[in-house]
Formats: sequence, C-alpha cells, structure tokens
Amino acid sequence: MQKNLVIVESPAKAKTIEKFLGEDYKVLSSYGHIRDLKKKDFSIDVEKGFEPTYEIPSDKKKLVGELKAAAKNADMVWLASDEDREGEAISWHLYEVLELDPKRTKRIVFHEITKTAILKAIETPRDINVNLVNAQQARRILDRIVGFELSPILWKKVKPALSAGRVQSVAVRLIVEREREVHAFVSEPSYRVTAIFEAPDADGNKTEVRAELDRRFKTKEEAQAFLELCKDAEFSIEDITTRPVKKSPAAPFTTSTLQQEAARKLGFTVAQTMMVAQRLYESGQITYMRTDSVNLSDLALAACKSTVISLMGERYVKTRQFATKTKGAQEAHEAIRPTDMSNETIAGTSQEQRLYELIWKRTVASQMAEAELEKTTATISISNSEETFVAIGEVVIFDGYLRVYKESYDDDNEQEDESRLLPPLSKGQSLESKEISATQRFSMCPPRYTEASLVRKLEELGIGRPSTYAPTISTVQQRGYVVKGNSEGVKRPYEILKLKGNKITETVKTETTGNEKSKLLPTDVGIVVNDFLMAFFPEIMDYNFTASVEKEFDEVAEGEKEWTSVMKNFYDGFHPLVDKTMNAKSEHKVGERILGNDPVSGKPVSVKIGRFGPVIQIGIADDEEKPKFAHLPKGLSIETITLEEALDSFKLPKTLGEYEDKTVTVGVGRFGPYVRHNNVFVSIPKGEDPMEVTLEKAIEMINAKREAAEKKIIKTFDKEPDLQILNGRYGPYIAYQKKNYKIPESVEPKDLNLETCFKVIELQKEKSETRKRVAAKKKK
DNA sequence: CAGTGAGCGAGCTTCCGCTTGACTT
Repeated sequence: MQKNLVIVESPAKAKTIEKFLGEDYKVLSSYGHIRDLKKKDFSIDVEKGFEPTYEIPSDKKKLVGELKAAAKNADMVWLASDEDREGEAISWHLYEVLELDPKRTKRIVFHEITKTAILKAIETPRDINVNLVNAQQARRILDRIVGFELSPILWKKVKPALSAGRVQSVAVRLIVEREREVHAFVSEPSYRVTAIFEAPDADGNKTEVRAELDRRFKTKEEAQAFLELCKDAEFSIEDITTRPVKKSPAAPFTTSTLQQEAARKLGFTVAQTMMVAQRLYESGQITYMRTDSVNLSDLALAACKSTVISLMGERYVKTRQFATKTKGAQEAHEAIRPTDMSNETIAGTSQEQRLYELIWKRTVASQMAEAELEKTTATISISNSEETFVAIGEVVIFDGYLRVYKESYDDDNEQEDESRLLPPLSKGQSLESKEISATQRFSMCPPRYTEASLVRKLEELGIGRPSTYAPTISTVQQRGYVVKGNSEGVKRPYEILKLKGNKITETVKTETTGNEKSKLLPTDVGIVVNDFLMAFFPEIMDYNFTASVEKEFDEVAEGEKEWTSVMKNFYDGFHPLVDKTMNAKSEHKVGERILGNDPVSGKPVSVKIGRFGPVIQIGIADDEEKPKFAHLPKGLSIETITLEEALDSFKLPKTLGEYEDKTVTVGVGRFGPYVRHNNVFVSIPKGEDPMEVTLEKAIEMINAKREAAEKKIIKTFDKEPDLQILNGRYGPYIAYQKKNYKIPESVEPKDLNLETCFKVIELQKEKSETRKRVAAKKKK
C-alpha cells in the first residue's frame, strides 16, 4: 500500500516534485483536463439548468484507469493541480471520476516549484473550492454555446466548415479592422529640417553637432523660404540643459512577452517559441512556459542576486518584484525563468540555446540596477527666425541592466539613434552651420499585425490565455480567415532641399514604403464573416465582451453569484438572436456585392463567397440559362473589385490562333497564367499580363520551353526507361521511379552508366536515412 | 526544392483551455 499519491497537471512537474517529497509520496500527472464536454454533441441541457454532459476522451481512458488504480492503493490522495480556475476544475473532475473518498482526499496548491513551497502546501491543505469550479464550468459552457450556436449559422449563410468563437472571432475582427485602417489611410507629407553645425571639441578640433528643427513644414515653399532665411542667419546656443535619466529593466517573461521578444530578436513564430520552450521545460532547464505571472520565487531572486554579484559586482544588483498588469491574470505559476541561474548557457540545438539565453538574460536583467544616463539638450537659436534647432546628446553614466539585456520594440528601425555625444557647449556660443537640409517625410499608416503583436493585443484586451495564444493564431489561419503574407511596398519619390555654402540644391530620391513581411492579412472569407457577425452579434464581437463575462465569472468564484443565473442571463439575450438570424431570409447572400450588368448579356454581375471561396457570377441561379462562374483573380478582393476587373476574368481562356496546325490558347490556372498548345502548358513569366500576350509572343514561349526541355535530358537508357539523367534548376540529377537523386560534383554526368547510376542512388538513399535517424535522435 | 494546369452533388463541419506524445510531412 502506497502511503501518498499526489496528482499534478504536468509530468515534468511530477518528476521534480517526487524528488522533493521522498519515498512516501508517489507523484502522477493528469496531463491537463481528464474530462470535457462531449466532442461532437452540444452536451448542454439548457432546460435543466445548463446541465453539462461530460465524457472522458478516448485518449485519456487508459490514463484515468491508471490513476484510479493508484488512488485505490493510496492512504491519502493529494490533488495538486494549479491554483487557478482550470486547475480547480481539474481537481474536481479527478475527485468525481476517480471516485475518491472525501476522508482520504486533500486539495493543495503551490505556485512555485521549490521544496519549501511544496512542503508548506502539504501542511496547509484545503477542500475543493466549489465556487471556483462553477466559475470554470460557466466559462466552459458559455464558450461551447457561443461556438456551437454561431458556427452552424456560418455554415448555412456563408460557407461550410467555418467557425466562430469568443476568442477567434475577435482576433479576426482586429485584423480586418486594421486592414481597413491601412487602406483608408492617407499619408501626409511634411518637411523635416536637420542641420549639421560645427563646434570645437575639448582639444580644439572641429566636431559635428547634429540638430533638428523644432517644427516640420507642411509645404515645400515654406521649407524653401526657411532655407533662404538660413543663408544669412547666425546660429548660437540659446540654452543648454543636462539632466539625469534612469531606465528600468522589463519584468521577467510571461508567455506573451516571451513570444513577442522571441519574434523580434530571434525571428521565431509564436508556435516555434512554444515548441522550443516546451523542450527546455521538459529537460528541466526553465520553469513552466505557459504563465501570465511576472513573479519570481524567493529562491530565484536570491539566485539572481548572487549571479549578478559574481559576474558584475555588488553595484549591479537591485532585487525587485514586479506586479502583473495583465487583465484577468490568474498567476498560477512563476514567470518564465531558468531553473538554475548559474547556467548562463546550455547544451542543445541552436534554437534551444538562443531561446534559453534570451530567458536567462531577461531574468538576470530584471534583478539589476537601473541604467543611469545623462541627457543633454541644447537649443540653438536662429538670428532671423523664431524657430530653434534642438540637439540632443546622451551619455551612459552607468550601464546597469543594459549590460545584459535591452528590450526590443516593433518599430525599432524607426527610432533614430540618439545616443550621440555632444562636444562641450556653452550658452551664447556661436555655431557655424555646415549644412542644413529639409527632407520630405510622409506620415506612416498603422502597422499590420504580426503573430506576436496580435498576441500582445489579445492579452491587452484580456482575451485568450497563455495556453491558447499560439493555437488561436493557427485556427484563424486554418479556417481561411487570415493569411500570413507579405505586402509588397511601393516606390515613392521624396525631395531633399539642401543648403550648403550659400547654395540651395534640390534632389529627388526614392524610397520603398509599405513593404511588410509576414504580416496577418484578412481574406475575403474573413472579411465577410466578420462583417456578418458584427451586424448580427455585436455583443459577442465587442472587444469588452470577454472582460465583462470574466467579471461575472469572478463573482461566481467569490460566491456572490450563482453560475446558472449568469448563464441564463447570457443565454436569454443570445439565443433568440441565433434563432432570428438562422431563419432570416434575405434577398442576397451574405457578403454579396452587385457590381453592375454584363454589357454583352445584360445580366447582373456579382461577387460573393461560394462553396469553394470567393467567386464572380454572371446571371442568377433561377435563370433558364445557368449562371457563369469564375474564381476571383489573385490579389483582388470582393470588397474592392470593379466591374471591369470582374469581366476581365471571363475573357480567359481565349484562343490566340493556330501554330503547327494546333490552337494556341491563354488562360489562368491554379499556378498562374499560362499558354497552352497541343496540351503542353507554358507558364507566362511573372509580371506579364496574360491579356497582352500575342500569338507571336506565345509561339516564342512555346519554342523557348522546347529548347529548355531538350537541354534538360542528358542521357537516357533503353534498358531502364524509368531512369533518366536530367538537368535541373540545381544542376544535374538522376530521376528514377518518381524520385530524384543528386549527382556528386566529382562525377561527370554524361559518363555515368546504368550501374554507376544505381550506385549513386544507393549512396543517396543511405545518406538520407542516416540524416533521418540523426534528426529522430535529436528529438529525444 | 527538380512539377503542377480542378470544378461538389453526401455528409460533415464547430468552441476554449488544460496538458503531452504519436502520428506524418
């Protein structure tokens, strides 16, 4: 008979705790929730007070059996799931499913994995908090109602297999609205004036002082007039002030801030960060990676302190605890930190090493002294103008935490480096102007969301949890609401007026603007679904919806409200809207736009979301003659497409003429525009308009492809028609039974015979297999 | 990585949060 059984949520945690507790304790893990609403059914009986039907998912049955057996054999079962709403519910489900004896069951909690914390928890057990469990049930059931009542409306009204939910639909809304802001944005030009002055430095040598005018000019004329003035102006220091500035380190990592910094500093996707962090956690190198807490244990604080002292000295230490600002944070765990601060680096893959070092630095820096800077501001007056130039110099007096870690910002490339040193200057001193220029600048539109900046925004709104940020981003992409894409920038000219000596010169340069990589863009389906939900379910789509229901869940947790009355209140408002929307008949399909009439047939031309995505349609379904359909051309949206653009899509495929007695046609296929001749497809190069391709041009392309094909075949064998030596994009290779094998550089491809070919194939096969094996080993 | 060039026709799809492996690519 085992004396004590402790059940926690995570197996890695179980392993650590077992070490602390000694041999009287066996520690097992529940691997998260063991029971949930049925996967396929609605599973909520609204009539019977929202009674849920729970089930143990099939992949959890074996585990539950094992836990049950272990519980039977123990004198005392300690339910040690996390100290938050979900954790409390896990304990309650365990209690019910394992049919635990109340006399031999205790509930304990700890939010840091240290020996003292755990021993203390064992000494102060409590009962399961039913109110907290009910708050979780309310949360779960509300999410199921929203998801399972809204999604079928979308299947009927928009497209099958779509989904809506409290979290995902708001995430899509953010992206749709940002895209509209970007499109509505009109950039305003202005002229920014900068000057380079000269002043003697400490040794009497001339050094540059860079300064910026305190205002920008709206028009070129104003800028020009100002430069004219500067021709005969004298410049002198009007005022000079120096003040100390302190900078404090950022708090240790939570899931959200780790995802943001790993994206900015290491270029990781949100999912990548979580995968690498999971491995670090499982190998015991960092604390739990799904957390909303910035708290560090006393043990960790002490470890940081001694690390800082030993590496940098007493002066760099400043122990501090951060407070969570996040809405709805539950703080069941510590912040994300190394488990052993003395490991500055670790062994592992390069990704693991880089993420670990990021976590190590952030943690250490959070326990270091402020950086002390001295900021000098010099205002420079102009003898014949009211304007002033401002020169800023910054000197680091004491680097403090900056020695270890500097937080990044999304717009880092926009920030100019201000940390310049100014030469000694005194009030009244006159300066020589070397060059003054007015550069045309344009106001910037708000940036589109990246994965990481979307997570930050969701967290700010209190929507979603650390465990769901990454899955939410993947869901909205899987449903086809959002794509990750690059928006190509456009080239824009800008003017520079420069005053040097006594001459003003004017030059025009070009810059690329709006070039954004790997940003989240809404699709047509995303836009239509969002507008539909916004029109019919504004409450759910409200950015404050989650925050307001969370407040009610908190009241349930505090025992101030019944969870069923919270549910009833919500459902009575929500469900009638569902019925009404589902049964509403409308003239047009959701998201449909009528563009006008087809000049040839006179029939209406419309765009909408079809069964397989956005389509253009000429005519209507009830007509005797079936309507004509075409897919929306790439890069166009049903929101903005014009009648002309829509009609263009029906002009292809078109016949150009005859070549070698076979017709030549142009069309647009899955992989872009093509020329077709004798069932051979030739891709039309990027950037060329298929509508502009003439017969001559098409024949040229066909012949060019033939030539390339001839060059492609280096050698064939009569005995083995399956095997060919070919010339590809990446050099010569052997094609054999649908697979390709690289030919080593040391071999002349023409000299290969069948036997040697097979040798090459064998060699390549072996190579790829050992590579696979190595990769598999690394995983473990 | 090495080439590709469609067009449904029944029945199913779906939520959020807690946790890892066992599967393919």
